[in-house]
Amino acid sequence: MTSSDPLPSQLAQELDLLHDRVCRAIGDPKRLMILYALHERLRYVVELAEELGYPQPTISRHLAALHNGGLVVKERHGQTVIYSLRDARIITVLDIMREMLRDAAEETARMTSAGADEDEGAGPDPAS
Amino acid sequence: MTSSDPLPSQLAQELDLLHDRVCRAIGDPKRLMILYALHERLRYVVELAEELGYPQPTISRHLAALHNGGLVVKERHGQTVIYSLRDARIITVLDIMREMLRDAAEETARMTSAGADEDEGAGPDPAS
DNA sequence: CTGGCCTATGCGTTTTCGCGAATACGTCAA
DNA sequence: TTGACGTATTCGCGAAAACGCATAGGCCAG
Repeated sequence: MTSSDPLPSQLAQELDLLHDRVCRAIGDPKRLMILYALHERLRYVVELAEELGYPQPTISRHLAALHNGGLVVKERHGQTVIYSLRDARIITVLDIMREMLRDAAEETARMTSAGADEDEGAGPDPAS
Repeated sequence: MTSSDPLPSQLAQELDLLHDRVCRAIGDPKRLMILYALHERLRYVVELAEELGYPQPTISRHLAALHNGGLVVKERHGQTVIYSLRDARIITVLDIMREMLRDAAEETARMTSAGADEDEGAGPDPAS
């Protein structure tokens, strides 16, 4: 913290970049699936396509998004292209979020069954 | 892990929810700024609006998105509404991502200056 | 009740994003 | 070179999301 202006524009810059790379990359359920699939082991495109049940061009596009975010590494092996996670911390991050989600759901459940005030109406449902 | 199908649909379900709540909530640079602002201290709407330099309705809408994702807590105090982080782990998560970004940029810089093969063309730029 | 402050919402517009289908590109075998 | 296979890209479309602006709703003082 340089602690001079209200909210440093340097932070804004970095968060813009963060959003553009990472946050946008994980902003799609199918891409989350791909990341977890790659966490098990490295894979090539058609493998992912079959396993997740989506057409190959779709998978390819999503992989491009992940690669552009620097979350994933390409490597040609003959005609196939092997993809793998560049940094396993992305899974750590997603797991923390999942935990947060579970905890929040639990808490909401407690408030709904027992007392009943919540913070203010809306908020997340336990599930859907 | 029910360990039966290739990629458990239970995971898919959970990741869908994760995306719908958290990932979508952090999918905008302004909202990232709001989260970090709330991490410093709790704030009310106009305060955020002035500090970040956006019109009040915009802030209100973004806060609604964050609240819907369960990342933020509302609390009325007279005419003003105080917002605060529900779970500081979201900042932990974002900080990890920022670190990943820095590390990746560093690595890319090394490959660009020294050798020069990268994984395959595209990938993230050191900055922009 | 009335006016003023703080917050939320509707509306119309513009941009972004993911998709399906078709196709181009790249690589290897023969 | 030709054909086959794996991967990437283009195009048109429809859905979702963010914005600016105006305005509605909530709450308190007088």
